[in-house]
Amino acid sequence: MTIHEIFERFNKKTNKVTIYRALKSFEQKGLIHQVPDKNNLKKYSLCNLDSCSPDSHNHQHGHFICYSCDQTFCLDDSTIKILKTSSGHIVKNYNLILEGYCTDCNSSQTISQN
Amino acid sequence: MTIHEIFERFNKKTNKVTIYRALKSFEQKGLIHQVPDKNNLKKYSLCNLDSCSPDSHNHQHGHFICYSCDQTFCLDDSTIKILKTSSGHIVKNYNLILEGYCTDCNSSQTISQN
DNA sequence: TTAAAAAACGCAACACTTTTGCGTTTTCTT
DNA sequence: AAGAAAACGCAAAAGTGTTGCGTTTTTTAA
Repeated sequence: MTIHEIFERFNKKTNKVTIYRALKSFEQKGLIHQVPDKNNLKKYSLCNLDSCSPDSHNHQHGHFICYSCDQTFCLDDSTIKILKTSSGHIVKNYNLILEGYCTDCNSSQTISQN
Repeated sequence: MTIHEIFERFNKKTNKVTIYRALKSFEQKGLIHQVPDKNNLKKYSLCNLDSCSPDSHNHQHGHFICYSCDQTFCLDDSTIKILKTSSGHIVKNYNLILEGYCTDCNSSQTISQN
């Protein structure tokens, strides 16, 4: 979720600063992490508590962002095969964003084209 | 590269607005594309001219960012196996960022720990 | 070569997201 | 109920990126 979405959920009654501070403290405690967004906004996502800690955050899955409706979908771990670098770098974490058209938008687009 | 890095290469003698505008026009002409950065900065990368056009940009490879020296490395296409979504979404493009310790930083870290 | 048109430039100001300072309010503790 | 600690909200600031506008530079064409 973006800050904006969270703010909306609070019916705009809670100050954004308060939300930012809450998110920051959640992150420091290993509960949520940041996911970069193609519009250079920060998005926040619940951590998998088995793999995240205050010290290190590991996304366990990629995300799919729809060009059309702009929604973000979490991808199943099994949908991606990550990945050894043959480059000698040591991979601690990864961040994968797929872009395209989601199931809904694609089908409605097909219909409207006919 | 980030705007900041580009600005440095110009010895800070060129106005950032000019650089932003040049980048924007390069992007519109299908020469470079944006790569989201974990700090929510825009990074710019040369396009593969075979796969990018003014209309659609496709990254052909992932990137590795070092926790320690903050450098970004381009990853060979062969180092990653992307990836079918079983979710029914149609993937047009992807963006992959690996994080960890690069070869150099890892070896120097190992040495200093001994 | 020079004058008009087009393109590139730089400054200032703006929009937007995120952060910080600070005083106030709320909650907790005893 | 009183003092300490935590949470809160407002205002302002920092940082990135964009837009407006007048000026300078480059291009074009007579």
